[in-house]
Amino acid sequence: MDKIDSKLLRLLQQDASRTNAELAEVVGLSPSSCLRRIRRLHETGVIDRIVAVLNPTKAGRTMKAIITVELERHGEQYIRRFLDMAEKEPAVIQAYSVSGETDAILMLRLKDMDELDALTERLFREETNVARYYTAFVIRTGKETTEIPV
Amino acid sequence: MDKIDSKLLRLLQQDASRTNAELAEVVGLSPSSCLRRIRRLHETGVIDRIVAVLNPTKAGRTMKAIITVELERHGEQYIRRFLDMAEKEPAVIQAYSVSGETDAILMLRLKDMDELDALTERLFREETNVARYYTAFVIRTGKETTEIPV
DNA sequence: ACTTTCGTGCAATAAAATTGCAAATGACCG
DNA sequence: CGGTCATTTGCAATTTTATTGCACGAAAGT
Repeated sequence: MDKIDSKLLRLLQQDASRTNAELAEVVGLSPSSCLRRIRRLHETGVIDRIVAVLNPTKAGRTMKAIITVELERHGEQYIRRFLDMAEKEPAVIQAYSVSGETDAILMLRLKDMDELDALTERLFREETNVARYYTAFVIRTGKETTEIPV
Repeated sequence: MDKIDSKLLRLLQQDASRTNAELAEVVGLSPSSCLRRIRRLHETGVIDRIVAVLNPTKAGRTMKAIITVELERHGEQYIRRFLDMAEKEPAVIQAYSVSGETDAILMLRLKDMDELDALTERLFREETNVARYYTAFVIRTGKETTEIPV
């Protein structure tokens, strides 16, 4: 992982649709060397995968919400059980157990209020061990990236 | 946006490194038709971009934290100002203004505690109009996807 | 100084994307 | 229904891109 690898990672995190020849030129390497480096980054698992990022609005998912959850019983197995349940929801795009007052934080991508209503009904029913939850609606997205500084 | 387009979007959100020929076969189309559909999805902006997703651990960013922020003065311009400042931080990968008690929520990807220390120093100094903030460390990631249901 | 290891560039080859064109499909209207 | 227009499709040719073998060169260890 030298300077060239870092540069490649930065470039690929921004736009992975570039051709190998382009990348090679930018980092100042021959296409073959460049390709071999990228392949190695895949093989060693530094690059997890290549994905298409959709425009949420154009894909019909306009609402975003963040829910912080406090459980009744806080044991490890209870938190795990709650997360397992949350993960199954397609609208849940991020689910974390966290330190501090709250036990879990969920990030949702929703079509409309009805979808949120149905989801909260499933996740926060009586039997689900949830003591309290706070729903915050995203008003403005200042930044949203998958990019990790390297 | 018919059934085939949706299927393509699902496939591309999971793995955009597949060849056009593979995709074409999965959705039951000729390579040329398939390619034209994908290009159209790009042109219409449904597909925003193609990116490489890194393994955070292998890229040297092991810590994740979520900070909820309450501002002193809540006006639109103050929130905007705070978000603008937060966005500039490379460790901040998501920054939202939200409804409810808290004004903003930040998602951080960190190397170590020192980085967090330095960042909080910059964002939550006296002059930054922040009344209170709560830092929750991510203990376990149940789910983390860029995939939007289509 | 010698060997080993690793990364590099070049050139040939294989694979994939892209395009033009004619046929097929399907929605709309008299 | 029958006809027209717009759109989408598949095929085949072409272009572009990825991939591989190989020999050379730099750096590290002995």
